[in-house]
Amino acid sequence: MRQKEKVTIYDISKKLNISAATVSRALNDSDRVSLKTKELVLKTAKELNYQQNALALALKSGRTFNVGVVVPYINHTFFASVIRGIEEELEPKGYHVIICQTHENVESEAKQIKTLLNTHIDGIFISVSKTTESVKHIEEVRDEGVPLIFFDRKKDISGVSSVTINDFEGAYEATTHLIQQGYTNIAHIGGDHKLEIYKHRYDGYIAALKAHNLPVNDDLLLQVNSTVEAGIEAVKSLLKNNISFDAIFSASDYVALGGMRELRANGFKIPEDVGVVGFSNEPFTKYLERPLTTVGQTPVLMGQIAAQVFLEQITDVKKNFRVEKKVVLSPELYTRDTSIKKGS
Amino acid sequence: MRQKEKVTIYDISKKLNISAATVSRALNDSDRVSLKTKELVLKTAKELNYQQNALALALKSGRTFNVGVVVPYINHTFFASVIRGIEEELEPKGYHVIICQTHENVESEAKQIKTLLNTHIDGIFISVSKTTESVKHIEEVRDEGVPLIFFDRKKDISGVSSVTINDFEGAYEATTHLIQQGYTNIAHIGGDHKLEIYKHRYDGYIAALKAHNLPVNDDLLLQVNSTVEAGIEAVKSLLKNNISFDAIFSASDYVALGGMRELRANGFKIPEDVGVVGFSNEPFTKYLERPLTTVGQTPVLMGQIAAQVFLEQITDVKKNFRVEKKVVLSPELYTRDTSIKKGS
DNA sequence: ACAATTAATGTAATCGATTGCACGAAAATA
DNA sequence: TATTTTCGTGCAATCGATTACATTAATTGT
Repeated sequence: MRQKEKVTIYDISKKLNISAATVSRALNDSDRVSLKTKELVLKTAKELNYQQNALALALKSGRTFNVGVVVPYINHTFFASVIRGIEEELEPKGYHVIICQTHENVESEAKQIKTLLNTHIDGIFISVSKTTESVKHIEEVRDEGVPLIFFDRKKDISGVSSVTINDFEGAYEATTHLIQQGYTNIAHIGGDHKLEIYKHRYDGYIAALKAHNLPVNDDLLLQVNSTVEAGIEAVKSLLKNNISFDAIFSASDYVALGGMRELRANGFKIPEDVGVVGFSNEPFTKYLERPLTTVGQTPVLMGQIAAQVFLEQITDVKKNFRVEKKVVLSPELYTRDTSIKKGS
Repeated sequence: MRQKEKVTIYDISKKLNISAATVSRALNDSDRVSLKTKELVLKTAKELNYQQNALALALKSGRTFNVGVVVPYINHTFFASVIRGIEEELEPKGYHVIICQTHENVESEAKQIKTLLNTHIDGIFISVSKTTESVKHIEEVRDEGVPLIFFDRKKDISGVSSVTINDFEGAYEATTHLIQQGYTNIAHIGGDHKLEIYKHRYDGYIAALKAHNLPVNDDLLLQVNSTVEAGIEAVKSLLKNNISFDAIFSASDYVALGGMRELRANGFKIPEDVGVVGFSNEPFTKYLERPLTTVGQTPVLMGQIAAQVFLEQITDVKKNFRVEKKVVLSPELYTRDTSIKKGS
């Protein structure tokens, strides 16, 4: 069970009594090698089952054909799907995807990036953690000349590209939809505004209310974590404080789910008494007995586009310039049972 | 925005007027360097912000500190969670995880493995695709001396370790639970027996029936893909053929979900008229209005253990022997609403 | 005081592939 | 025929770190 001895260009060169340089050139289809030797080399390479040593190549060329993806959690459907999109786009070009998770922790994020740089990856895709405020570790990547692309959760850093969805638009559409269904007293359970996405969703909600001449009521505005439990607590606090509302626009499907639990536990009917809209189109939302209306983010597409931006960027680098590209995808409202008053 | 010039041991050696060899030894804390120079080197290394070039090291040592994980789909919660487990265990030891997906396609699987080998990873974790029959590409890994570990979906190959769950036990428990709840006419909607896991679940189901002196009725046995749609179709065909049953044990949560949809559409009450148990404990199962009873597989733990087996294996290799280790985890039955007759 | 150790460092090969430069032979040109 | 191109190859350096072996200097023992 010992290691199979790897075949190198030297083995080929010895067998054919030519220099390794010629073998290398032949394998790279250089026009400075005669057709005869080329064929001979290719034939022997196949015979000996020669495999190019990626490490030696990487050491020489500086390119590893590895890219890093940094996300808060890899087993969240959204991120796993983005990764899949990136992988689908880059794999055919010979790249490998190295994944890292930060558990929403900046220090971990900084460390992951550092080791990624050390591994000589050709680029980094990142969705920043909730706790990320300082961006020193990210600027470092840019300053080392390694392509960096933000997706979904970004920070504003000059010279860095990003692929996001239009959270404002998604929130605006979702809220407008509720208004059109006849709901007038719409609560918004959002997330921490330190993350741009939650700020934008909040802004979209406010804009929709104003556009329809509805008042903004501060009592109806909450900020919570993205969990089922937080959703339960949020609705509990609304009910406890006797705040009346006839709909909820949540910035998270999990929060929406928890909220619905608590509403039903208190005898409210959905969507008759209270309409609910979530955000993210998590897989479970459509499997609920009463499928949840939610805003979809096309994560696989997001990954694919991020990968394309990366590929553009590395060709740009060769031409010695770098463009900052900001791609904003359109979200899509999935209108389902929890927000249709007239019933299914 | 040009590349920052990387600091090498030669830069340090020049600055201190010593040889690169000494610098290398100092950095590796060799006892053949004087304390003075050691301190000097360490200090200058910090000053110049020296980072070891992982590529050069890998080329020399043959170890890359990268491992590959091959799964059918990375955005399936189960696989994403296993990957997370592997990552959590190996990241602190300096390893990076490279992920690949096969889309349930053997050719893709073989290709992924080939490129992984070429990237000189230190080990491979794999859950084989549904279509995998020939195992040549897997034996090749073993023959190259690269540690390979199966998880969940394995093949029987001598000299290869695996971490799986006891599917037989899970199915046996699930079926027994249904019997104890008073169901006597239990259908089993399983999967293709080419995958061991489905065969074992089937076996567990049969064993439980026999243990309780219940007859095995071939009409109640189906094999379908693991999708919601397939579940709908499966129940449709049972109803169409007028086959009577009072419970379903499904080898897939998705199939169970589809089945329940179709049952309700035909006026059956769950769990009163028909009890249902799924398999996998997909996140959505507990969020259903009527949470689904299912068999949990502890995927994160599975990943962690697979990683541990890998770590043991590479130390074994140093000692020049290789043990084939088969770890079998115990599944856990999550008893929820869809199988409790007396109701909550 | 001189040989024998020991300690600290340097030299150079190695891992595998690439590539600028040089060299000889054949072909084209004068 | 003499001279210049062109073509195909080989040599050797390079990427950065490691390490067996050689070498020098310092220390010990007798």
